[in-house]
Amino acid sequence: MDKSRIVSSVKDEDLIKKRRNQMIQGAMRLFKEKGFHRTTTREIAQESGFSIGTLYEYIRTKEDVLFLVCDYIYDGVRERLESALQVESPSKERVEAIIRSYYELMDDMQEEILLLYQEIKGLNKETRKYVLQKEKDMVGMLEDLILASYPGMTEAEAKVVANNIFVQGHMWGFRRWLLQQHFTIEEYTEIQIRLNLHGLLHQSNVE
Amino acid sequence: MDKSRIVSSVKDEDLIKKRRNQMIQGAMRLFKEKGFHRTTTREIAQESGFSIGTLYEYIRTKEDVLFLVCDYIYDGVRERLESALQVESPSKERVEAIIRSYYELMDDMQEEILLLYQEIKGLNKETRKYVLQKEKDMVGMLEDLILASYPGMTEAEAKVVANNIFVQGHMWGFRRWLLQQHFTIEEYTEIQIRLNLHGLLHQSNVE
Amino acid sequence: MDKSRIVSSVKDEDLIKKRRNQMIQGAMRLFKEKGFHRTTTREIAQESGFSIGTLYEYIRTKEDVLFLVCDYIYDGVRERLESALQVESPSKERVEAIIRSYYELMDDMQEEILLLYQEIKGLNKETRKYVLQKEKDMVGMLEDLILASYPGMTEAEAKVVANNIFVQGHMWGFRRWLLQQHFTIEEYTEIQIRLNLHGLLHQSNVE
Amino acid sequence: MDKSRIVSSVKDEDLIKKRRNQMIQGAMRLFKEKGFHRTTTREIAQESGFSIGTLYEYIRTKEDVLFLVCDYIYDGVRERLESALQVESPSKERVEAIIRSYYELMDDMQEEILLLYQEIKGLNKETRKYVLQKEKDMVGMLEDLILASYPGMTEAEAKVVANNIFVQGHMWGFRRWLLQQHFTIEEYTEIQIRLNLHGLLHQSNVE
DNA sequence: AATGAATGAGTATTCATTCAT
DNA sequence: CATGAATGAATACTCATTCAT
Repeated sequence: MDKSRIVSSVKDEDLIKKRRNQMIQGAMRLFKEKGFHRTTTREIAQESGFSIGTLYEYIRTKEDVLFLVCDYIYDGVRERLESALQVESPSKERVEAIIRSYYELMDDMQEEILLLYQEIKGLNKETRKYVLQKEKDMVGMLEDLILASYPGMTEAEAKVVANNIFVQGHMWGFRRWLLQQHFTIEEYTEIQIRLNLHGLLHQSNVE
Repeated sequence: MDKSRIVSSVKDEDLIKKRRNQMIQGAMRLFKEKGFHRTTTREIAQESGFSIGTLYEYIRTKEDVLFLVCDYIYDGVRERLESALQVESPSKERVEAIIRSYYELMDDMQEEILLLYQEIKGLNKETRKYVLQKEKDMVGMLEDLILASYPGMTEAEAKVVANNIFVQGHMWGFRRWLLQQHFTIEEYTEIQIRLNLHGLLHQSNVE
Repeated sequence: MDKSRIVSSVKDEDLIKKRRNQMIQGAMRLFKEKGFHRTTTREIAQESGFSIGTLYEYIRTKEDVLFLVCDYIYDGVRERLESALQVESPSKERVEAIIRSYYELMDDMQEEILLLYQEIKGLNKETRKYVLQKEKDMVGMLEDLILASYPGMTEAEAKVVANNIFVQGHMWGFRRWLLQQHFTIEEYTEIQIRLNLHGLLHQSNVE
Repeated sequence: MDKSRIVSSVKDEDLIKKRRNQMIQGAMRLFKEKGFHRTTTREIAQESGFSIGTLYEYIRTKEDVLFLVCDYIYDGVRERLESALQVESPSKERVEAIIRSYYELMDDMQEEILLLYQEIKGLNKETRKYVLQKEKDMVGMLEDLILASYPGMTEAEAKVVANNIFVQGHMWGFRRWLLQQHFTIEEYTEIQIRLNLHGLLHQSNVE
């Protein structure tokens, strides 16, 4: 239950890992540039540094490459986030720190996130579900942390806040044409933290 | 600068309008189901009720169809939102009312929004820019309204809030797999309004 | 239930007939020479006088071409045999006359028969069954005629004789490397008629 | 002039024999099921119990495998028939006995015979000729025997009878869809013997 | 002698687009 | 204006064969 869902006719596990990595890097570069559909399997092979025949020794269909790429991206996010998310003593400060590091991450991974938004529907239902579960898990962890750190909040609110924070991170990338001419990532981060966690009316709550 | 950017070999303007409408409806149905790339021009023609030859009397390339569809969707949102946005006396109540009607709209247009997120990159740069300008305009209007209704807010904050609200509307559709098993659109709307406009700490602002 | 089992995206029935005929002639020439598997769809298109795209307007898969060819061959045999087989007054002379004309036919169609023997297994089960039914029908007609003309014969014998005669006709083609250096088709025919219908021991039946 | 026409890079003759036997068995199973063209060399290697690399240590091309299989089949027939055919005192009884054992053999080897009929054209001319010579030889032996046993018969008749008998044996297999729903092999054998050697008009020769 | 990873020419099939009628 | 037959470049995927280990 993993990448092992993708069948290879090569036996050497280390080699599979190595070749698939080449493949992921090559394909990702191409997919970012031209999208999945406009990228040729031959181009993927070439960009990965091997022949079309070799490509097909390590996957079965073009969709497999898409899965590998999507999975790789989610794992990248997960990895860099996971340690931060497993906090021993939840606190508002911890939440903010995590959000800061998450937004920084999203700034790094803008193109990858864009890719996910555009191409994930290309996976078949089951595979898509498998991949999206990773997102679900991460959101769940943030939700728990928020719930633990903000005692007055309802579960429903925590769920929505967690989602908001995640999607606002993505949004930095997929709305760059709107946001990035007005803000730096740092400015954007601080505003979002204030809006999401301090409350819009905080400073003007004289009302 | 409009749909007129798309060349037709037919003279009769009314006929063009009529045929393109058929085309948009047909194509949209197909794009929602299978995506732009997996839909063939033949299928679009058939679904639209005319022949492939006729299709090409009203457009030049398959991408033209994509543009027409994207443009149609944005115009649909714009239309239903515009009147609401041109408010004479801005007030917090007006803002909330607008958001409510916008989220309702987003509930109706989930699939169309999803389509935009997934396929808009298929347009060439210039066309994409033209289409996204419509989104930009709408966000701008909400931003202005918010700024007028919430005097204490900075311009930067208003911009981000406006974007948040828009994207949270989209998110109801593109994260349905996460949100719609927990909330109705009404619940979701109220929570978002509370979070975005009343502030997270509203109820627990004893702090 | 006919060639209509093969789907074409062209509507004009006459055109379909015409193009498929071109196709059958072209493909048959190639299949005789190189066999079904070694023949390319592109070659079939070219030999038929149109482009690969046009080829696929009239069939769905390469196997469809094989079916068309096999069916055409059987229909050719059937046609030339049918009238002969529907005899009003069965008699031994009629049977012999029919066999003579059948062997003549088999001499003409050697290569086509060879083709059937070699390639028919390439059809899927159902299609193969449909095609072989035609052979079955023809053998059945000869069987009936023999039974009516040779009163002393059992049904079982008639069935085997009918099959023998048919297969011996085929054999003239598929064993040409053995037979045709020793006999002309006329000699072969007369010997077979004698063997099958007069009996081996006819002349030496002193026993 | 033998299997030695096929080059191996391995020196050990016994090993060659052993490996090629594995190969023949494996390939034959696959060819019967899917035909020569639909079988891959990888499958042959696997079914034979060794790697694709090893396969190519013992042959040069895929066609070599086909030759080995065809040759093996003919040798199988030849072997089981040869002793029977070398009869010291030819007699009608001997001929019948040989035919009986030959038809029994053909019942056993139906699938192999089918294979020959379908795939032998895949061999190049020279190789095919070499293989078919074995068939020619066997038919020749039967022809001689018949000629010796049936003094009244002409050479031409004996040649045709011998061929008829051989092909009728094959026919039991390649027309199973027609014959085997009506006869057992024993019934079929007896009818053919009667028809071929006793004469159709034997019982009704009052005429 | 055995292995299996690498290769790339080859193949069936699709599909956007054109143009004669 | 409408039609739909014709086109052929493009594409995913296969498989016989090689060769370094």
